[in-house]
Amino acid sequence: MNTPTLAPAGLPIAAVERDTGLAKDTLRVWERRYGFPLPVRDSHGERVYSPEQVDKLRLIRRLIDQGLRPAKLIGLDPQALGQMLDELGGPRADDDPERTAHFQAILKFVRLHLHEDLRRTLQQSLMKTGLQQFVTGVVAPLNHVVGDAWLRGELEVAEEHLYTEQVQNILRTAISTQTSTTRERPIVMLTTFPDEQHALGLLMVEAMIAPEGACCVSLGIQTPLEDIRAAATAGRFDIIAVSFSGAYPARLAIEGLRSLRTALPETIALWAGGAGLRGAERKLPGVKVFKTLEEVPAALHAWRRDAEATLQP
Amino acid sequence: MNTPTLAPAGLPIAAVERDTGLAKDTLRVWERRYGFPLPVRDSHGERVYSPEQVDKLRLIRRLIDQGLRPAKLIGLDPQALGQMLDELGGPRADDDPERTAHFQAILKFVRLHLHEDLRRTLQQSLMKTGLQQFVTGVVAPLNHVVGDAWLRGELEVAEEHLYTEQVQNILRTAISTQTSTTRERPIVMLTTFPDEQHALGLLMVEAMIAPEGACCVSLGIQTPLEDIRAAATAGRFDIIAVSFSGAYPARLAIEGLRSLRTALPETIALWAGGAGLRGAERKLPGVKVFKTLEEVPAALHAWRRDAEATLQP
DNA sequence: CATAGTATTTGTCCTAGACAATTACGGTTC
DNA sequence: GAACCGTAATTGTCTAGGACAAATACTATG
Repeated sequence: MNTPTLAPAGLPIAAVERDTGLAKDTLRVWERRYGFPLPVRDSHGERVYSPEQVDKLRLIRRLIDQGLRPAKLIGLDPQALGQMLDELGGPRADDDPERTAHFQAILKFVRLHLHEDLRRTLQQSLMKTGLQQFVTGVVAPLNHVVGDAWLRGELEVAEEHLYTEQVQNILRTAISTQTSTTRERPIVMLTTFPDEQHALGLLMVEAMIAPEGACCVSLGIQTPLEDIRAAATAGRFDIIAVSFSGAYPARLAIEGLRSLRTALPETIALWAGGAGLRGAERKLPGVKVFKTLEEVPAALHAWRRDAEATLQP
Repeated sequence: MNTPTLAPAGLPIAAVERDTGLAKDTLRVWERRYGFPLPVRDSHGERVYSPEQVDKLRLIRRLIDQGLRPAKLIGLDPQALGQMLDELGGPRADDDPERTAHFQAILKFVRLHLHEDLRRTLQQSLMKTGLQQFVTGVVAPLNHVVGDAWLRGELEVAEEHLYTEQVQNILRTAISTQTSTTRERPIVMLTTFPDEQHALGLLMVEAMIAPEGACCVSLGIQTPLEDIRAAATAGRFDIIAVSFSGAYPARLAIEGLRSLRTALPETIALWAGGAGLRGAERKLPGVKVFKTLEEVPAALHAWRRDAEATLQP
């Protein structure tokens, strides 16, 4: 663990590991093989990475998460990397200039630390459109906008935190007002696999389900597979929903979902979604894979129809 | 990153690092120096740790967090380690058998995955005693009970998650109903230093402050020092509150708080608390160090008195 | 009892090699 | 053109043991 510091002239390898998510071993082997990053050394011969190197590593990391390979990226300059990200991000659906302006305004609140304005604006959006619309139409695209801005270095870590916290607060509050009134079936468990840290995706799913009158229980992030299985049967759950962020390796997600599917009773449905599952639908028989959050309410309705049909044959 | 698995006969070194918080390098050097843990090797010569070894490592880790040193612990058997923890945990203030029974009942709900009962019971406690009393009298001691149970292997990870999530939900909801009505000074920023993952402590502080009518803004966990400083001045904060869990090294906490104190304007107060700051009060001039959450409301009142005195000299 | 100096403990970094798992590629078949 | 297969290149993570500074414990001295 490294001393928290105010003026980081350069970062030691442990800090870079934290900031980029690239293991120390990986950083060293890249240096050996590709010649980047080539940090300077301090008086003890230990690596000291410049902020620029860390920025570039962050870009590379993000592109690798998108499926590209290190060798093709590591020689490029940061500008080219940023451009690749733009193109890969897909055709920005910015056809609505009003919405875009709205998002930029919110992003400005985040940048200027105007927490009250941020909170108020989000709250107003929520009230205007309702929880589900708020999630699909505001939170989801905003996440993209904020994520991109952070990647480009336009946001500080604290600012990204501020955003995430405020959104989580609003979603949690909204969800809890929903849940207290209704306790219908299905009973849904929400969680992520180990090594998956992103709670926001989970919360968004919960926000899509709660208004439908279903009973949601979130185990939070990073639940071991065996614990999910045990809790699933012990808690009489109808549906287990697992979310994967873009940073989660698709291979592990598929593998884990498969073994979980086998281990779970057939009566319990397994739902999965998130950017980490791009194009994995057909590799996962028996698992309901969601491409977008919009599909969630329909899937819930379908579950209820099936349940009725089974009960009254 | 390791494949999530259902039947872990043994864990690879990366998984042990995740589960115990001990770095791979540390695990290898302990093996070299002390002969423990001595994992078996798979067909590729790679370490495979038994669940028992991991359990013992967890115990050792916790005791090290309490200030003990590896050499004295590593030879002991798990039973002796557990006993040390009991003694170190201090004289259990279990003088009230009714309260103890209440906590055990809640712990049972957690163990049996009775999320609804858990939620209802906590909610009732909250309603009966009020938010501040709920935090100091229920949540804080419950955290100890749950933490101990988890350490002893009586709880699964998922169960500990379930507890944390439910408590966070209840606190967040309670806080948000408080905040929406009042926006008085002081404006308080809440966060933790990098490498500090525990959000619950932060939330408990917020719950102590919000009913006093102050304006709380949580940046969430792991904010870099420089970002705290920048956000502090940009957001016109009166107080910066930082929380440290028991696992956070006291040295780093002190060091970080000192440099933050120097970097902040004198008009901004710096508050700190949590198990990570045991006996560090006098090493931190200019920083208000909290031993317990009970002190928080009084400190707020004191701040307001001072503020009035300054404004009307 | 405090304080300064010395010895021990301890975590993290270093180098450099190895290898399995993954991905890319070229050829073949339907 | 799409799906499959075997081979080649790529890539992350593990291995070993050495080194050293920071943190802690111990000891002598005021």
